Amino acid sequence: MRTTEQYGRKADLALTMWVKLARASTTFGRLTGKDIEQHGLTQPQFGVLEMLGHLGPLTIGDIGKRMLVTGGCVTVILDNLEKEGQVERIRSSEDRRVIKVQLTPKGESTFKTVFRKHADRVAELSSVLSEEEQIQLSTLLKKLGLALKEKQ
Amino acid sequence: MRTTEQYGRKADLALTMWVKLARASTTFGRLTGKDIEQHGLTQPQFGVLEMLGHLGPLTIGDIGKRMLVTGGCVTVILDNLEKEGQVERIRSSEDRRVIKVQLTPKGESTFKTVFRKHADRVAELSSVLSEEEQIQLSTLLKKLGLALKEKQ
DNA sequence: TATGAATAGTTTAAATTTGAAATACTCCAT
DNA sequence: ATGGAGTATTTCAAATTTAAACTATTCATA
Repeated sequence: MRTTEQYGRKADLALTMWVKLARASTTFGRLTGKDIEQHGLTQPQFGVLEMLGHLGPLTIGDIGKRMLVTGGCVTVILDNLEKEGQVERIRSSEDRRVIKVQLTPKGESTFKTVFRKHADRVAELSSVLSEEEQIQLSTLLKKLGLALKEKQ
Repeated sequence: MRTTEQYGRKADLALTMWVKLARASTTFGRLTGKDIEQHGLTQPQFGVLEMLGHLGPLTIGDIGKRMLVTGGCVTVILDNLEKEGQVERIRSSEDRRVIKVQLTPKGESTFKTVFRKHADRVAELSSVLSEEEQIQLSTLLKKLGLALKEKQ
């Protein structure tokens, strides 16, 4: 840890934290991403499968909000997943502007296989931290994340 | 926090942590990125300026390693910064394969202005956590980050 | 000194993401 | 019922990133 102040104690502390946050997140994402890509899925494609697998059918807008990407991006991701027969778009009959996206049986099966492995891999990568440390980290990140969400 | 086990306690714990890590990092990056872009810099451009400002001249390879991006990407970032007169490439005379990149006086001045504001902004965004919590978070993230680095 | 392996950086093509414009539809106030 | 505001999604162009192929240079060693 740096001992001389460069930008004031508060700023130095926060900058150090932010660097470590970005690095850990990027590296974690790269490592899990490599596994996912071995199943012929990109990371965002897997993100959509995971969401639909855990939450059931969602609208395109919901998917974008949860993944923190723009609608145009969701459209492309879904186009590719649809070409592979993993998901299907269903125009809502109540509100015809809305499209619900859901897993096909093939998508359901892909989700189960890939997510099971993903969960194990995430656990393995995290295992350098004890369970207690992981809980601590989660708690702190949640507090930070919620506060940041407000400021968006 | 989810109370029923889905993938085993360890995996659930790790998955929860990873989701929060990714979200906090993405959101933090978006918010600081918006500030940076108001100075006519992209996030990676700012990343290079910051590195050179704090560490002095670096080779292109070093920049890529530190930013966790490929060499091809660094080339593009530097091309754009060079067009703006913020950095210059200097071919090393000892080893003519190597290029050292350094800030121009203009780059020096941009770095000082923008980083000062950036530091304040990062401190502000982090202020939802107490100093002690920030230190805790840093420590945990460092432990995680270092372990992940090994596995790359 | 010659030659083959290794290293530093650039170029290229393809994929992803964004933001803005366009389209299609709904809802509300008149 | 109709016009206008607002919402959901897609399309498009531009920017960023990657991976692989390529050029130029150095190093090891025979």
